[in-house]
Parts: sequence; structure tokens; C-alpha cells
Amino acid sequence: MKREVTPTWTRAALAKKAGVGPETLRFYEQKGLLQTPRRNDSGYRIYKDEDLTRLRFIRRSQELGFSLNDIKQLLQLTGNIRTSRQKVRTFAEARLALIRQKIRDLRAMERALGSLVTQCDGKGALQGCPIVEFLGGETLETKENTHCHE
Amino acid sequence: MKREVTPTWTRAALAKKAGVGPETLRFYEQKGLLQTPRRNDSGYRIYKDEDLTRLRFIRRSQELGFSLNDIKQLLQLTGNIRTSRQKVRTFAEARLALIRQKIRDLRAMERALGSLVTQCDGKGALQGCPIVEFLGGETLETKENTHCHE
DNA sequence: ATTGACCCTGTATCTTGCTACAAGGTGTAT
DNA sequence: ATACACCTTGTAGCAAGATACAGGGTCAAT
Repeated sequence: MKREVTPTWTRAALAKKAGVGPETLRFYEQKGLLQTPRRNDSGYRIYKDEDLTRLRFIRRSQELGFSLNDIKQLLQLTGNIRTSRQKVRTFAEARLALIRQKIRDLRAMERALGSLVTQCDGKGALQGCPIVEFLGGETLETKENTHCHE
Repeated sequence: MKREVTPTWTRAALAKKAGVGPETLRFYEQKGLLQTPRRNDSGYRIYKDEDLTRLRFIRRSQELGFSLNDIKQLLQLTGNIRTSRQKVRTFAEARLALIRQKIRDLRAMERALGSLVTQCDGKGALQGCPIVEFLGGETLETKENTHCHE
């Protein structure tokens, strides 16, 4: 059995390989997202493959919309062999629901703002601009006030 | 000509009427979103209709996805009679573009995560769970390492 | 032996939109 | 006259996810 030398990295090296900033590694360590790494004689952090794997896990989770807090829980969940698949799925579904809600919110904004922009021909003075009128709102006593400041 | 008494409010009263917290008013004032209000003899802020109107403007803008910084600019823009409608429209279009980008990002997340959740039957042990496998990624030397810790 | 690039620690800073606190003053009702 | 809710100020804190800086130590190359 050939024992291969497992690669190790210092902070900046791993950071580069994982596509994050070096400080981010220390930050994740503080947050409990990365294990406290082995140190060499000078106190330098020595990272290994496992840390790289974990960083990729984190990045992918982020791309799926998980927060760092979520990810911490996900790591605990997936690190435990006793965890049921159901639990992971439920976790993912919860996040999916949040994402969908956020999309709904943004689409409502898009519809409203898009409609205003469409209604606004972009020509002429401010008077009567649909966007401004919407923002100014129904309760425009301002109209009176701004025209005759006494 | 009957001169109607224009209503005024103290901080908490206006805040309640506008549906925000009292501290928010001070905060908006600091940020330049509300004019510095008139004070009574004891130094109490006295708000008037105009401030309520402005608060509604702010809230509506927020609902359309504008940031407070945006809103500050919007207020300057729409407060200036010389502003062209084109400027307001361009401003709104810029924010609309951001909203649309955010929606695209979230939809990508939704597709990816949704697909994983669909693929995961939620039955059985963690082993082979599509979600976990995606997060763990291709580069799973971890598999070897975690099974035989020496 | 000196540069330059890295490492360590703790702490501060940024962004966004608030929210909370302390330490006092005011206004109104009983 | 005293309780209570409000007001004032300045400042601190929160969430999230980093990022930067100061003041030192280490290491490899020249």
C-alpha cells in the first residue's frame, strides 16, 4: 500500500485555492465553520484537504442561498452519520421556501416599478410623471403647500 | 377664505401615524431624509403634514426596492422642479435592472436547490442523499479520510 | 543581513436600516 | 406632588459576511 503524501497549505495558499480571502479562513474558524487547524512550530495554521473540501461545501451552500448559520447547521447535520435523509431534505425545503418568498417579493416590486417605468414616457417636465405621482401618493396636501409657501 | 388648522405631531404621534418607530424619525433626520423639523419651546420636534407625506414617499419607495440612499437622491430629484422626467425614469430603470438581476440570481438558486430537493426522496440514511452529495462535491477525498482515521 | 511575502493576534471598520440605552428634562393626570 | 409617558442628546449595538489594520514574528531568496 503506497502511502501518498497528503498536501497541506498555509492560509493564503488555501484561500487562493478555495477562491476566498485569507482573512475569511480565520473568520470561518471563529464562526465554527472550519475546524481549528493544526499548527506548525511557529504557530502557523496548516490546512489539509478536508478543509478545502469543507470550503467548497460552504461555497456551494452559499450559492444555493444558505446563510453561514444555515451552513453551520448543515455541516453538523451532514457530518453526523445518524442524520436521516429526511432531516436534510426538510432543511433544504425550508430554505427553498424562503428563496421562493424572496422571489415573490421581488417580482411584486418588479411588476410595480416596471409598470411605472412603462407608464412614464420619459419626456417633458416632472409635472405629471407617473413615478413621482405614485411616490408622492394620494395624500398630497403637499401639492398645496409646496405651491404657496407663505 | 377659511384658514384650516394644519395638524402637527410630536415624534411618537407621527411615528404611529406613519407606521414606523419613533427612533426611525430621528434616524431619517440624521440621514437627511426628513427635514430638520421645527421645535417647540422645550426643544420638542414638531412635525407637520409635509413630514407625513415624506414618510409615505419613503415607505413607498422602499416597497419598490429603493434603498435609503436611493430615496435620498429621489427626494432631491423629485423636489427639484427643473428635474426632467427622463432623469427620474432613468433612475427607476437602474433600480429595476438591479431587482431583475436579483430575481435571476434567486431563480438560479431556486432551480438548483429545487432540483436537489426533488431528487431526494427523503427516505433512509444520509448515504447517497443527492443534496449532501452535491454539497460535498466531486472532490471527496474526505470519503477516504473519514472512514479510516488513523 | 536585508528585503519582501507571508504568518500571528486582537480589534476595528464597512454596509444597511434600524433599535436600544443612559441620563436627564417636560407635560399631564390624578 | 408624584407618577408616568413622553421628550431631548449622544452613543452603542445588532445582523451578515466579511475586510482591514496595527504591531509584531517567520521564512526564503538574494
